[in-house]
Amino acid sequence: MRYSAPRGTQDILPRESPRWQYVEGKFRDICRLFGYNELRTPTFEETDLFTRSVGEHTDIVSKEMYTFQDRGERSMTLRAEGTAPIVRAYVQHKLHGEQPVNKFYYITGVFRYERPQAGRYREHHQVGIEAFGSQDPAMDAEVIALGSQFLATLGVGGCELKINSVGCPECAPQYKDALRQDVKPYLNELCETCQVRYDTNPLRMLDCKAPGCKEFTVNIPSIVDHLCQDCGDHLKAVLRYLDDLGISYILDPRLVRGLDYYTKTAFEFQSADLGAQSTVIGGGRYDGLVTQMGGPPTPAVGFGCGIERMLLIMEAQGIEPPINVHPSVFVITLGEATRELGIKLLADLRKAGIAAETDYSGKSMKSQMKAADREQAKFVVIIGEDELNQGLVKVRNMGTKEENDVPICEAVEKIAEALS
RNA sequence: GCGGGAGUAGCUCAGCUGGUUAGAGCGCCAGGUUGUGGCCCUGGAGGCCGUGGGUUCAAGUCCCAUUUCUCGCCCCA
Repeated sequence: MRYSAPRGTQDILPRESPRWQYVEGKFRDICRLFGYNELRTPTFEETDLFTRSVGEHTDIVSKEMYTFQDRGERSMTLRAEGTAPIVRAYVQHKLHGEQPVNKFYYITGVFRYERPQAGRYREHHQVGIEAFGSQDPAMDAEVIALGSQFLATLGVGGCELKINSVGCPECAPQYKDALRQDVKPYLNELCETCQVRYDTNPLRMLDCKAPGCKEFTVNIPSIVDHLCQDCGDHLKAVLRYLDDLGISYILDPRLVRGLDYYTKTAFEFQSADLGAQSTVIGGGRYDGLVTQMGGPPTPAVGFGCGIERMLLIMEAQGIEPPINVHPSVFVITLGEATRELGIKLLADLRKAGIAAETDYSGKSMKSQMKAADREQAKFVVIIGEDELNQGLVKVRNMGTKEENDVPICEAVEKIAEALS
């Protein structure tokens, strides 16, 4: 085999694509219900857009981006993440000027140079939403509720919602200092990456899985107790709304997100059916990002959801989307002379909005019947020499095995009738 | 980037300790009616045994490398 899809990428074959369409369709439906409109952005952006928003010291930026130089010697990067391009478009087109609150959704490929494994690819696909212009905790709750309803609509069960607050530029630095203070005596005993994190991103020490590190951070004061008044109130309000909406959650003070732009609310929906990659939906609030990109102060909140992971969960839970649009009618022709009439009838059926198929490989009657059966045709139209001479076609109901001779000019009409 | 497992027909897999022309089930194609599907029967097509080296009289089988998939770490959707 000379060529195959690049490592970590995949072809979505016709037998799989109905599942994708189903998931994406449900997502579009829900977005419409919640008032989110689609915003499509380019597949690649200036590299700087991602490094500055996601954060230089994050894994995504430091080792996972697909970056290349274009012929104008500009550094470009394939979409490494869903939010930054949306924010860029929001600021570039001054959408904040159109209305106070803007709500968008996207369905798109995301590219990260990672070691592939179950639920993790170099090109994966996300559906996601972003809501701009409101700092109301009810907006956080709406975003989470949309995710929750998306899962429910797909019939996906058993997902846990974990939620936390990562604070704001007021209180987060203070907590980071307190964290450093607490860890400092054990610094030499932490794992290598945590020693780097100590300086660059101390919050990440909280969710380190290395057994040694866990030990030292287990007694560390919770960020929830270090939030400023505003952030604390915000978190409480979000949780209260979730209670009101009947959305159960686990408050997890150790939940940390790997992108720098998050403020206040951070959340994930996790599933036990995913193995090591347990997060299917991840998101949070990013009140400072629009300003950072040169827009007016605009609070915002959103999430991203991995389509491949959603499909994995659905498969594990035995959820089969309703699929299969089989031709309703299969046209069988017997012999050269009947072919022209058959092709014409096939076209007429299709023009009348009736799904129709025929055989293009010159098979026998029996084989054509088998093909019709395999395609689950409801009716078969048989055109042989005899019929042709009499100006008739034979219409066979595949369910009842009834056969009727019908004048050619009435065939489409009769079939349409029978199908309705 | 690090560690474990795997790669044989379109699909799911079998090939024991190295030994003739590499097998099964499903699927596909054809026949069993002269112009009629599902079930059944018969036959057929289809494999550089992931790729490249090595050991050997002899390699699908043993060794090395490589690549892809897979599981875990890391991180994330």
